[in-house]
Amino acid sequence: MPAPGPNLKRATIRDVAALAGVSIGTASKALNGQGKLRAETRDRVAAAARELGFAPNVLARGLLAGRTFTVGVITTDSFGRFSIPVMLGAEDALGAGQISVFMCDTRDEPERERQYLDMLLSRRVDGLIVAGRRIEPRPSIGLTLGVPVVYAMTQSMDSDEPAILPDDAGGGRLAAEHLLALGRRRFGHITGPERFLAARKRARGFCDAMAGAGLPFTANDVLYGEWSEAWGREAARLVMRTTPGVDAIFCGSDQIARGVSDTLRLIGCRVPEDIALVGFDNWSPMVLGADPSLTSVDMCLEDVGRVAAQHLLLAISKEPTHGVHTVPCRLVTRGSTSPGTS
Amino acid sequence: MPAPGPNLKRATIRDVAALAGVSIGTASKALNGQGKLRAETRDRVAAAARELGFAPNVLARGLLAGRTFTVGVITTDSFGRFSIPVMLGAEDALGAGQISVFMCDTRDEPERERQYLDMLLSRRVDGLIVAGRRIEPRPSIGLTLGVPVVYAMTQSMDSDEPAILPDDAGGGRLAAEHLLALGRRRFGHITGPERFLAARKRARGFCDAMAGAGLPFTANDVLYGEWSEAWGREAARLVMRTTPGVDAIFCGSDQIARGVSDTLRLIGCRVPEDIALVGFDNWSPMVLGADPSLTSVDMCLEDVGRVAAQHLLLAISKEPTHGVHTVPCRLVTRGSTSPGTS
DNA sequence: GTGAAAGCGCTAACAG
DNA sequence: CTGTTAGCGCTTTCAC
Repeated sequence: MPAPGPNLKRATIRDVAALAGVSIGTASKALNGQGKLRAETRDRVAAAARELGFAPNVLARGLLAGRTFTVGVITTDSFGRFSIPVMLGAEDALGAGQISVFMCDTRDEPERERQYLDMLLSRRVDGLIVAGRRIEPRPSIGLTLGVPVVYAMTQSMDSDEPAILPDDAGGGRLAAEHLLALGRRRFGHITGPERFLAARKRARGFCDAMAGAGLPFTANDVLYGEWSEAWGREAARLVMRTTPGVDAIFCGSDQIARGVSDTLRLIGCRVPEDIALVGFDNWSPMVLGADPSLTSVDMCLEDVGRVAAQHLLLAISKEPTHGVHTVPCRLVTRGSTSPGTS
Repeated sequence: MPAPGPNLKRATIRDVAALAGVSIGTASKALNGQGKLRAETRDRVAAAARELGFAPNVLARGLLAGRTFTVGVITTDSFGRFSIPVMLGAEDALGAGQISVFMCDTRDEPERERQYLDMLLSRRVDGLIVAGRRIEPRPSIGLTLGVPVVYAMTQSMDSDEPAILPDDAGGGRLAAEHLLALGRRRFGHITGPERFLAARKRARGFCDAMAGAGLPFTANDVLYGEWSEAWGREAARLVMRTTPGVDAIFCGSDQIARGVSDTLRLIGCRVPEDIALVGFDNWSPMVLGADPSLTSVDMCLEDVGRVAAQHLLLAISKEPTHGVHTVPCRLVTRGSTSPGTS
């Protein structure tokens, strides 16, 4: 029973001690399994605690312990599509260690970031995770904060600070290998703006795999544009015009793939029979809404968050890590590359 | 400067007092603008605090004040599409009052909910917001927790507990009025499963407005199905077959509208010239990705969160509110109902 | 085995 | 005007 009854004030250890007829120190030991106590005493205290619905005041405990068992997660992403799974993963890993999370969304405003940082520091968080929506290096949030920091789905311009990123290049490679295994030989790659590091890395992975297979697809063949369906629709026509015989298209995002898919259907091109299609992000509403559903590369952002949290826990226990670490992607196969799958 | 320098331990008020050459109590007063102090003293303390990068330990303050200036947000929605904006709004309203938020995602498992509740109570949160993804009444999280609770985007089966919901019926009415104002007269309404209260409320609002305009569209004409694009695609054909002359379709979600839009294009029906289309949720990737972009009803979930937070703040200051409150929806006009808009 | 006492960082009375 | 004191809830020596 979490409910302490209709008491206005929650029970303190003092109340428990009184009810059990022991001293306050003894009650503490009994509750925490410390020191040497008679089993009977231990039980009596436990019973009293249960009766009062006692839950220790974590603040008081933290004050003494010098740590709070909380960490802050600062995201620039408006709790968006990318930082959410990262947070879930982090919360998961931290929650197992009884650590709670303050979530802060800066909406990409430096001023808010500063405010949140102040707030978190005065709440004496044990550590900080800085999450982003782009993997580009960003200004460090502070090198002398006195608490460990891990970057997730972004990295610090100070390259020594620990950062966890998805393996975008590996994701591009996965897509290429899948399409090659299907026997496709004539490719297109439609993706977001070239100024996005993620777009460049995915393209590089894709091209590397092509080169490895002895195929002529090179960096020059990559179609950079926008992260939108509209660009997918436009680029699809472009590819059909400029690449006769194309039998596979890898898209840098599911939204782009969605646009491509729509246009192919409209011009009477069958997916996957004529053209196999692979997206990126594995974003449910997009990949499942498409017809046929989209094969896509999943960045496993929950893992990114989880790993970031693990690095943070290490740092908190004085075993800090350094530099960039990547987490592998995963390919999820669906109808757009394999007929029967729908 | 948030950075306290490379000190391992952060400065305490004791350090500030020492550096300023005053007593610890005086330092406290100076820092908080309490009592009567010489301006010179005040300045000296302030300077010392700045030099040490002092930020008061909120835990210690809270221990004394009997409150923590934190609230918990428990969501069953896996931080999904609906609870995110709700949280943003809540965080917004609470942050202004210097209150920080513990976010907890139960993933719809009662066991996790219990754990999180315990955790939040032992952290002595000042209040609780329970957020959901469906507006159906849910079992109360506890009537005797000792802290105020507000439900957002869900409600308690104990109908007296305060809950903030979007005005789904009003949203349906908005859609109807917009289409009527456009001169449309023959309608379809395609929506999610009838067991969803939200679907029924939206349909009711829509039908009421129709009746108000003297049009024959009734509850029997509503097509209940699923919240998917596939259902939208299927239902579109159904409507075309069974409702000759239909010139407007209101969809219970943007995903459904998306499916409808796709099918209409495929069968050579022009949107909005032949058929005007209104969605629900105003979910960016869907409404902007569609071609033409979708007019949609926005539930203003940030407002729902904000209002929930305001009710919680009231309750925390001993002025609790009761029962269900609704927040109005807003119609966002785009290409699917108004040509030029794209 | 158990209790008494000190102290984590801070604020609020009350003296001086 | 400023310093001293007590105490928020808890853990942890150290005596008994």
